[in-house]
Amino acid sequence: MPTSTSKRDHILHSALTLFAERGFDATTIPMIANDANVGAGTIYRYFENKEVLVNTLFQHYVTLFTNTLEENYPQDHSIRDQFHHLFQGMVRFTNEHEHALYFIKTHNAAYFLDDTSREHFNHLLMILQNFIDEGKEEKQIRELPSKALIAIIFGGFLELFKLIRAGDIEASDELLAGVEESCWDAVRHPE
Amino acid sequence: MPTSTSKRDHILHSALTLFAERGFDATTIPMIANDANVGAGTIYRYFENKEVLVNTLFQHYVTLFTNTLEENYPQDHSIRDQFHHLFQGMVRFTNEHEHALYFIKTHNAAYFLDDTSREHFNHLLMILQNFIDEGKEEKQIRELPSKALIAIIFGGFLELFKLIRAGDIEASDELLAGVEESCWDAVRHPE
Amino acid sequence: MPTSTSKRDHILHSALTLFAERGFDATTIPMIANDANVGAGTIYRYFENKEVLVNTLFQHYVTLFTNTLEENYPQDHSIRDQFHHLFQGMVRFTNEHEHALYFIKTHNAAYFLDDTSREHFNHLLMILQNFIDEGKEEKQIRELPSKALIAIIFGGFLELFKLIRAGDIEASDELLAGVEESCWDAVRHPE
Amino acid sequence: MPTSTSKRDHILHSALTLFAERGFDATTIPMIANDANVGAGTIYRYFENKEVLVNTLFQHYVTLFTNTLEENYPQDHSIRDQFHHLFQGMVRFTNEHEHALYFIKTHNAAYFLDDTSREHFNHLLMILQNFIDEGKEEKQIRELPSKALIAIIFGGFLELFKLIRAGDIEASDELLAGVEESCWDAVRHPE
DNA sequence: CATGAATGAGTATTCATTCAT
DNA sequence: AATGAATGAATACTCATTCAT
Repeated sequence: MPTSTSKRDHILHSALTLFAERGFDATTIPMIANDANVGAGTIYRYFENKEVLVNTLFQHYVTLFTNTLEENYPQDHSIRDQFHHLFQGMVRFTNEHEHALYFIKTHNAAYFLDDTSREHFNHLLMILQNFIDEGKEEKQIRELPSKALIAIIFGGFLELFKLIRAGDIEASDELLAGVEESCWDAVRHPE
Repeated sequence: MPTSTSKRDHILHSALTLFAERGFDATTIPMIANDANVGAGTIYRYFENKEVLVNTLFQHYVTLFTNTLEENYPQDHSIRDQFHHLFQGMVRFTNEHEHALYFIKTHNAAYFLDDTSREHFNHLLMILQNFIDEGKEEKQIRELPSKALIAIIFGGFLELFKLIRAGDIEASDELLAGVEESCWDAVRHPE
Repeated sequence: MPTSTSKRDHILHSALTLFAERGFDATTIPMIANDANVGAGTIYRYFENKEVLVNTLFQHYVTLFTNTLEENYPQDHSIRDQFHHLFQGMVRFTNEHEHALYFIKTHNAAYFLDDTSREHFNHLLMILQNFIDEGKEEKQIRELPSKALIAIIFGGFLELFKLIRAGDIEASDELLAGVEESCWDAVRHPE
Repeated sequence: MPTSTSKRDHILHSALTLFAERGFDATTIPMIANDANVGAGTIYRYFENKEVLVNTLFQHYVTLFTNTLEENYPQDHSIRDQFHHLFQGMVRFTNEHEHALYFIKTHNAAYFLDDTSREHFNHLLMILQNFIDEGKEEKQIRELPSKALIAIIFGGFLELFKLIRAGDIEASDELLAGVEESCWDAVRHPE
């Protein structure tokens, strides 16, 4: 087993958790090293500096999330089915990577993100935008700017998962189904 | 003209803008002083330290927002009217205090907030919660946890205003009316 | 009554107390201003800066102490009488200017004293030295370097007054007579 | 060679010298770092902050001095022999740790000393006090408050060593014997 | 490769000093 | 003359980064 790969993963995982919980600026390299059970200097074997680390992390999880959404995308199904696929993707991704989506949400406009990170994030937005645009063409989704609709779904969904993570509400299947319905009603074309 | 009051206000305003744009940890006292056109030491004449400054700021704007929502609250009108009042309050507050709501949103769970700040914020949430609870009783609002519904509206709305501030979309009356309708559909009881 | 003179005196008096209690470096100008009931800026009307203030203060009290010792000096009396005069002078000066001698003692080798201050202090030492030298000539005082003997008396006496000021022992006439005898025995020529 | 131990020692040694020469408040961390040939940040690897440093230093040398006085204490010998032991201990300690006793003397009443430091210092005083008390019982030492007698010896002795350090007088064996005799005469019971 | 001790640039904060009122 | 608000240089302390082991 390649130890070094495992170390790199530990570092990334610890960084994700800490960045999500405290934010980039309030997280120190020694904190990450300590949480990952490696020496502080070791982090610099894998990442040139703290900004490279956060960008690597950001790109990694944005890509992972993008893949989750794109995988088995029901292109030929109904808009409502597509929405279900996307929503389920968000739920699954959040379950698999506890802090990832919250980290993405709280850091996607940060001053330290490089061009590549921004491109990755834009690609993610594009998936949602394409869905919205198609939905609007088919008169299934209401006539509002795509970005606004994405903001409403994405914003609401993430704010919700913040509560779930904090333990304020419990993520039962029933709740998730209700939230999906609520979000769908927010974007779908009114009768 | 009371210069000192004006200086305190300049400091608060600059801090609001910078905290909203970069976050508390990434904002230095010299940055604030520079933006407010005062000496770094001057900030300490008005605020004991950086944490007192951010808590003062937080409480100030949460109170202002709370007042905006509570003022002329249409307690005896329909739930839909109450929702309109709240939504309009959010819009008006955001127009009057460009960065305030985003600052509140991004800092309301921060490690440096004191008890008073948390109480103020909880009072704000209570207004929304009361509205939701009444709506659910009247079967006007769907059966989801109140916190979840608040998250969906609040989250979506703020994510949207982030876009408006960034210049990605324009805040026309038409757009706002559409967004209000969208948010309402997200929470209202489905037929 | 010239108010400004009175203000200057208040400043000097407060500075003396605070420098004696906390030391020069741990005493701030606002502390002195506050204690003297004047504005901080006012201190700069009377003293160019903090170092000028401490040097003025030092010279003032060294001069006062010197005068106390020189006044009615019993040049033609016995060495023991001269010693009594000096010891009584120390006691009287300390009673009249509670913190002055301790301030002189704790600051006489400080890095911020200017040449004039050092000269004044040397003049004070000279009085004691002359007494010692005469006493040694007359075989009344033991054969040790004058500076050493001064150190022994001066050091012991001041350490004692530190205790009296701190309230650890009480300055009765009996105690003082005993201490004078003790100090005299330390310097007088042994049979 | 354990570098880290040596670094810690260098820091302590530089701090001792500078605190003795300039006092705690007038000594900056960069001054100490510079004198110890370490980076300013290194000091914080060994001492939590400046106050911890000065307390560590104080306790270290008070303990060392206490040990020097207690070692081989001639409990069953005459009071004069005990005095000789104590005096020799002071001399030896001062020769071995040039600035230590002066540092202790000038900082033993400082506002930044913690309880442990005060306890250590009180223990040191207790040694001297016990000696004085026994001497008074045996009518070998004059009837003055113990604290006063300690002040006279301790004060005089340290004032003297300040002169020796400053190079004003030379510390020959002859001088020290004379000073010991002088100090003894100050405290011993007069015929 | 991995480490963590060491560094010094950068941050929050204090305080001597100035100056408009 | 007197004030105290305002300033910014200086200080204690932190932390990203380096490098000897």
